[in-house]
Amino acid sequence: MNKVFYITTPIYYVNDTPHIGHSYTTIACDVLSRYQRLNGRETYFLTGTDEHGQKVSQAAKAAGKEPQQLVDEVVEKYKAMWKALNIGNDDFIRTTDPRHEKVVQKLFADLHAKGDIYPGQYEGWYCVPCETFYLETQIEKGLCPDCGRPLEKLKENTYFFRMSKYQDQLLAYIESHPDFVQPLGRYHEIVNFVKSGLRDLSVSRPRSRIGGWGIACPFDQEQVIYVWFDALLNYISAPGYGIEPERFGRVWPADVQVIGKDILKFHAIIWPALLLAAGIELPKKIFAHGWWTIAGEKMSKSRGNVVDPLKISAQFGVDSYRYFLLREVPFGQDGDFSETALSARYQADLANNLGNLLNRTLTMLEKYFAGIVPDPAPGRKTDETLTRLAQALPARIEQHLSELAFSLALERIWEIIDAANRYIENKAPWKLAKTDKEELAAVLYNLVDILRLVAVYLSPFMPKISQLMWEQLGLPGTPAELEITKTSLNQFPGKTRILKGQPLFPKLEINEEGARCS
RNA sequence: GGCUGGGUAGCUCAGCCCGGUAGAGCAGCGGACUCAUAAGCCGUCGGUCGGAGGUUCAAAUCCUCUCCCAGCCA
Repeated sequence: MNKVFYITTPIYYVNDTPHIGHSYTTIACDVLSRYQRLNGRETYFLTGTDEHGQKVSQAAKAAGKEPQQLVDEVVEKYKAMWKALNIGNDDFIRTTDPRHEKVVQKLFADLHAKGDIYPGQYEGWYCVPCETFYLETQIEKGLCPDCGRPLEKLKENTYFFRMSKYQDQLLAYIESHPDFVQPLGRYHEIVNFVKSGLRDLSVSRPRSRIGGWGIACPFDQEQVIYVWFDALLNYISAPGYGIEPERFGRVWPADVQVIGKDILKFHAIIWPALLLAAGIELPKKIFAHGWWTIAGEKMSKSRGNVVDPLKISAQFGVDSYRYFLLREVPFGQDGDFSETALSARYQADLANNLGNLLNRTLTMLEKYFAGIVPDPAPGRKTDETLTRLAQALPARIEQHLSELAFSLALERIWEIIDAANRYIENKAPWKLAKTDKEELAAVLYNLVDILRLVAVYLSPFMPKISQLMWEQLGLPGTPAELEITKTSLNQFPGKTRILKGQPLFPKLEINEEGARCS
C-alpha cells in the first residue's frame, strides 16, 4: 500500500466567520492535493473546525444559544464556503466529533500515565472581565493590556505538559530537518525559540472557571482539556490514530501542514513536542504563509474591510479569485488584496493572455477548418520554443509545487501562454490561410495541443476554467482524469470537433466602479 | 534592547552567494498587423540600485558605519 499524500489546513475557529485568510490556506491546500491527484497519487486532504473553548461558550451565551447549537450553525458557513470555492477536501473534522474527542482523551490519559502530564498550579495575572491570563512580561503596572483594567494575581490547579523534557530532542530533529519549517525565516525563528529553552505548558483549565465547553479530562472531573491541546490533535484523530491503525499507518505522517504565520509556534513547537511525547512520527513539513492586508490596511471587523470570498467570487469568478491569491504574492510573504489589483490580474493575465488565446485559436479553427481539428501530419512543423517549454514544464511545476511556490508555478504556465500568443503573431495564420493550408493546419494543431497541456497543468489551480477549456477544445472527460505523467505534446486527437463557447473571462463592465468601491 | 529579513523604474519585484555596460511584469507612450475579449505582437519612455565611507582597474553586488520598514523574542 502506497503512502497517501496527507495535507492539512488548520481547523478554523468557529468564533470567526470565514474570510480571505481562511480561504487562502484552504485554496493553497486544495491546489496541492489536486496536483497530487493529477499525478495519480491518493490524497487525504483534511480541513475542519475548532469548536471548543471559552470564547465559543461566551458567544453562545451572548446569542442565547447552547454552544452545540452555535457551532452546528457556524460549521455550515465553512462547509458552504469550501463548496463554493470548489475545495475538494477528503475529510472534514470537527473537534466536537466523538471520533476526535475519544483520541484526545486517550492521548491525554496516556501522557498522564507516562508522567508527561502532571498536576500543578498555574499562577498568573488574570483579567476577570476579559477572562484572560497574562504573563508578567505582557503587562504594565498591573493593568490588563487589552482593556486597561486592574489585574488579579490568580493561582489555579492545572495539568502541565512536560514540554521541557523534549527540548533537546526537538531541537535535534529540527536542526537535522532544515525543511521542517518553511519559509526559511520562520525556520530560524523556531530554532532560536527552542534554543532559548522550553517551559512546561499548562494543558488544562478548571471546569469551574471556563464552564463545561471542552473535552473533559479523563481522570479529573474538575479539569477540562485546553483548547490548543484539543485542537492540534485533530491532525491525528481524523486519520484514525489509535483507532484505525492500518489507515493511520497509510496516512501519517502529514506531508505538508499549511498554516498562517500567527499560529506557527503552536505547530512548530507544541505540536511536534506532543508527538515526540506520544512516540508518533513528526510531520514532514510545516509551512507558514503570510497575511493579506486589504487595500493597504489591516483587515478588521471594525474597519469594515473584511473580504468575503463569496462576494469576490461572484464578481470575478471563483477561479479568478483562486488564481489571484496564489499568483499575486509568493507563498510565505504578506500580500495586499484589492479589487483594483485583482481586476488588473483578471484583465491582463486571465482575459487578455489566456482567455483571448483560446478564443482566437478556436475562432481560426472555425473559420479555416470548419471547427474540426486537422489531423497531425507526421512531418509537420512544430515550434521550437513551445516544444522546449512544454517539455520542461512538468519538472518545473513539480519543483515549484514541492516548495509551495505557487506563484512561480503559475509563471511557468504563463510563459507558455505568452509563447503561444507570440507563435500566432509569428506564423500569422490569417496569411497562411491564403498561401499555405498545410502549414496553417500544423500551426492550429500545435496551438490546440499546447492549450490542452495548459488546461491540464492549470487544473489544480483553476478547476472550473480548466474544465471549460477542455470542453471548448472538444476533448472528452476532464483534464484532471488524465495522468499528468502521460501528458506530452502531439497527442491531441485529430478530427476533433471543437466547441467554442463564451469567453472564459468576459470583460468586466464595472471595472472602474469596483476599483473605487474597494 | 537582542536576533532575522528587507529598502533597485510610477507600482510589484528579480539581480546581490560567484564584483565587470542596471532587468521582468503591470501601468504610460509609439508602430505595424487583424485570427481575437481594441485583445495580441514589436518598439519605446522611465532608476544618482535608502545614505555615507572603504576595498578594487571596476561595487546594486564585498567590508564598515548610518537611516528607515517588517518579523520573532511563550
